Amino acid sequence: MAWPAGGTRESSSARARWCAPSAAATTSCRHSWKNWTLCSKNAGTPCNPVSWKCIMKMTALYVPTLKEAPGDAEVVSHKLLVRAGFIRKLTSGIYVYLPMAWRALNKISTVVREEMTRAGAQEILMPTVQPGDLWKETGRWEFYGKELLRFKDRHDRDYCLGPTHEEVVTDLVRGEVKSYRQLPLNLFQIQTKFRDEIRPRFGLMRGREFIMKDAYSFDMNEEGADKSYWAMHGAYTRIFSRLGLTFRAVEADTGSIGGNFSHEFMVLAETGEDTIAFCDQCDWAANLEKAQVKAAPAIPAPPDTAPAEVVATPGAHTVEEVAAFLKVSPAAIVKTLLFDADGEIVAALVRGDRELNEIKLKNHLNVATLALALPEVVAAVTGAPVGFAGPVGLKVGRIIIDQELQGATGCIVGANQADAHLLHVDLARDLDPAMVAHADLRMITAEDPCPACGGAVRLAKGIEVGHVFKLGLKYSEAMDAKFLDEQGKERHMIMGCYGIGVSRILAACIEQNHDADGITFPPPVSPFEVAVLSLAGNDEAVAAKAQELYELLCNNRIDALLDDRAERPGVKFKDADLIGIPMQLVVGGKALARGVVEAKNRRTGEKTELPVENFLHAFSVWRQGVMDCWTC
RNA sequence: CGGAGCGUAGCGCAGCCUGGUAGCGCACCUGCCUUGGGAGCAGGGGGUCGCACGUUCGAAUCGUGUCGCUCCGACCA
Repeated sequence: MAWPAGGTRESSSARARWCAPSAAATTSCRHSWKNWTLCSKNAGTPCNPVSWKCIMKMTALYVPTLKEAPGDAEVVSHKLLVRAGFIRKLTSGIYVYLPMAWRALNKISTVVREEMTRAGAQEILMPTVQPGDLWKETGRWEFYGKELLRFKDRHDRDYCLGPTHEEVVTDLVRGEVKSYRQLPLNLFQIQTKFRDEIRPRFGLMRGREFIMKDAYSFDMNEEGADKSYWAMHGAYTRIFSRLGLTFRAVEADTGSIGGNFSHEFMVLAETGEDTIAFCDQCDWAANLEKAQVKAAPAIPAPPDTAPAEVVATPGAHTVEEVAAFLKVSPAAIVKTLLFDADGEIVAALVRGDRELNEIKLKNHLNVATLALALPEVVAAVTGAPVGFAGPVGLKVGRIIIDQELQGATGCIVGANQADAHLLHVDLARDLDPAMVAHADLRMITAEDPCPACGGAVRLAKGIEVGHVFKLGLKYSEAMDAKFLDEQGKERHMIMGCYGIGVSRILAACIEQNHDADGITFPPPVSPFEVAVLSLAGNDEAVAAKAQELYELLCNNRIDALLDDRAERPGVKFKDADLIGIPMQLVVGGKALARGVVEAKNRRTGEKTELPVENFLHAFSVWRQGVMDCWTC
């Protein structure tokens, strides 16, 4: 733990706290964090160093801004976070949060806390280091994969760094909660998580160590669990709205967390790693990997009754090559993809111009692992090199066909021999019905109708910042978390889990709010509300006025930062724009001579003059205007 | 884990091919000057060239190994 400079560490017996200067002192002292004193007369009164009294000056703050971005930064948020002096990389996927970032993260956490509490959740803090035994109970010690960083202590016992806390929280609750009277219960924490990502990237967007808010609900019945779920869904909607983010809640796959119902909260941004599909007309929205495709009505095309026929297609491996060679549209071709599903080789068929959705196939097959079959396996089951697989005569046990191809005739498929395809294939006629199944297997496209209302589907990129899951009994059964109901009957608790990527929100917020000059923070996320730029030069009077206005703001609980550096104006303007504080007050000699200071809205670039006389009133009117530009 | 690339001053990079004891821009320090959009001049500090071994009279430069980082892919709340 680092302590502010300029004082000594308290002794454990003196119950004093670190304090900002008292109200009386604010007019005379230097207001730097270096001047905090050990305040013993406030013993017992918590004095938070990041409260409004925390006086912030650029000369004292550690904000190492850079003119150039580091070479390894790919996305804007990463570049700007480094350039604006918010973060520094320690090692791959692991970052130090400097004062600016930490302040912004605390602002985010505050909003998260308030809304979680409003929704009835209670804050706790669980350990980062977790015993392996708990993970063995749920089977995830084996199942979770290499993302789970495992290690041993000096006694050779298994431990891991927590990537999530279902095991710990369930262990906690099963030991204490015994009666339905103690339910429902919702516990949350804001804490550092570690996931040993295969390939960390994009700065804070996909780090290995990151800050996450995770909450876990325990209910006595389905009805209660649903209530808990939707309470969290509502809280999340409030949180992301308050933070000024443009987002959508989408239906999502449950992934390795398991369970049966889930929504993701996606911040809309070009650099998002996920694609979401949503409807123009209704409120349907889903992650692309989850978005179901509405079964289309049967196509009234005349059936092709010609027998299947082999045609030579030398060197044509891909759908495009075959289509070009045979002079047909890719839609006339049927793609045969071979997968290794928990060791069983299965074939999946989709139209040539479609993209298979592996998540759908995996869920349909209900298997733990699914991967494209290796070339040698393909050769073994087809008798041909990769590129010529077809369903007819294939040596596999199961063929899953996309619903769109049900009853299709006149298909072009691979012939299971090198450089050849089959024409006039009738999937119903030419395949053994015993091994065929139909399912929704393909990705939805912008041409498909909305599965809910039939409206138009739109696709967009998103960054996942929140995820709510209904877990059901998965963990409570595995770990035997039981309670006695009204009838005195033992039952397992019904759980839900709810995550928010706090540090990822900071990155996502910047992806969504930046311009050529730097970050344009929404006020609720910004490390400071107002930047006061003192363009004093050698003019003591200007410096004094800047200081005065700045103190006035601080004393009125407005989070202000004073740029009191002996820098030229240009440097201060550039840094202020880069850091992205939503409101800038420019205190300069010429304007001051006319009795005004300049106010700039960082987001719109709009400049206004505010009178120094009765400043606070003019400022609050202007401030409201800046706030309003974020709500429209 | 497969493919590719990069490690030279705090940051961004050149030098490497063709071996001869390290340089540029930004940042930093001192002085002068300047003060409304990353000023100018002068002077200055800072690098065992990722690490190890090898080749050589001599290695940032060539070879081998190793560690770290990045990108593409596979993977992933």
